[in-house]
Amino acid sequence: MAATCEISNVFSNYFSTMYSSEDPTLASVPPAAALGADDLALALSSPQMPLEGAEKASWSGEQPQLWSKAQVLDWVSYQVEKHKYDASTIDLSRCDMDGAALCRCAPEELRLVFGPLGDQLYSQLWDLTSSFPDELGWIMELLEKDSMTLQEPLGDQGPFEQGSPFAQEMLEDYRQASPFYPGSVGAGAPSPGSSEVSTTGTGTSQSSHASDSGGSDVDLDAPDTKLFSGDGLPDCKKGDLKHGKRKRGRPRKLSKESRECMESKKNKHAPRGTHLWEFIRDILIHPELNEGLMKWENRQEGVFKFLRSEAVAQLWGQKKKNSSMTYEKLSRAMRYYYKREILERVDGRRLVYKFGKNSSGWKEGEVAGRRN
DNA sequence: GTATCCTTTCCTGGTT
DNA sequence: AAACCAGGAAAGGATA
Repeated sequence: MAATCEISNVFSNYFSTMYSSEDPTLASVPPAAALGADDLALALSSPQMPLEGAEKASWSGEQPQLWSKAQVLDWVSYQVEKHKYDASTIDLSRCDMDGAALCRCAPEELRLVFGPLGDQLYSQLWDLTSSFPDELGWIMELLEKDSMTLQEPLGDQGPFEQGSPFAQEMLEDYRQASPFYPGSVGAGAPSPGSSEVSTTGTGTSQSSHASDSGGSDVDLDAPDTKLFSGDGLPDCKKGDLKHGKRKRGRPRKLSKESRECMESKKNKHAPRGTHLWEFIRDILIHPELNEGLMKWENRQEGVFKFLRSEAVAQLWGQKKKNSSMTYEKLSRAMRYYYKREILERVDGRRLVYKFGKNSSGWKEGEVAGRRN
């Protein structure tokens, strides 16, 4: 299926963009096969420090299961350095394994090979492997879901000044994949599985014709009531939303039946998600993906603006498997960041926020272009 | 089991 | 009038 290829493309492109923000050194890694014991020792004695330096390590953008031997070695050397571990005690002859093999190792095995460092390695590895699926799962889901339903090319999409063909390609994929892309609303009916978002809930995302002032939700109007209408989910949520007043605060969770209704759609594990501000940041630092959703007002200062607030909220809701997310709610969460100085207030400007001193990863220095 | 963090949900009231 | 902003209150879910 061609779509699948494209999806993989998008995925890998996005993936590497997302997780190797500072031009990785993939190319610089010698083939593992070419490494001898001396090389191993050398590698261990001069590790790459992926997180602080100008460059990221070869392993940093990939799932551990997919690491080559060289990448495994690279990662081990990084851990050695990080934990100030004496590499001379490591049984180098047993380090010769690829990521898949590494992931199969039990903690005892790692301890056997790496000594006390083995436990650290095991837990780090666990963190790495468990972080990957979720980080991109949401976008993969979007891509996969919509790849099944995308048919007709979308009409004119408005002006996009994407420089590179690469960007164009990505953009095209995203355009087709995302219901939030300008012009894409209603382009495809939801696939049977795309039940995550509905317009039930508090219903603030109804039709609205935003004015040109960068108003939100230009295209989250009528058609997407259909787009997210669904397959039972709405009923799950109606619950206590009766007219009249209700108690303050978050209502109790769904009834048993409702839960069952939800659970059939849930992943077994509810993996650790990124925080909202990170989600926002990630959209911002990937122009190919955020086109039309948000924009930088002042990149240096970290000032940004929601262009399609409800669309972003829906996307966030989709990521959190919350069908009733709205900009109203999202913005409340955003406002909590003021106190923690993850965001700073921007007075008098609607839909405009600014990253605060406790945020990170959005500065141009931190996000070196992988695409150059 | 408990505490804490990070939202999520709802609300009132104010501003654009 | 609608959309947005501000922030209190209470609750849920995940994690430490």
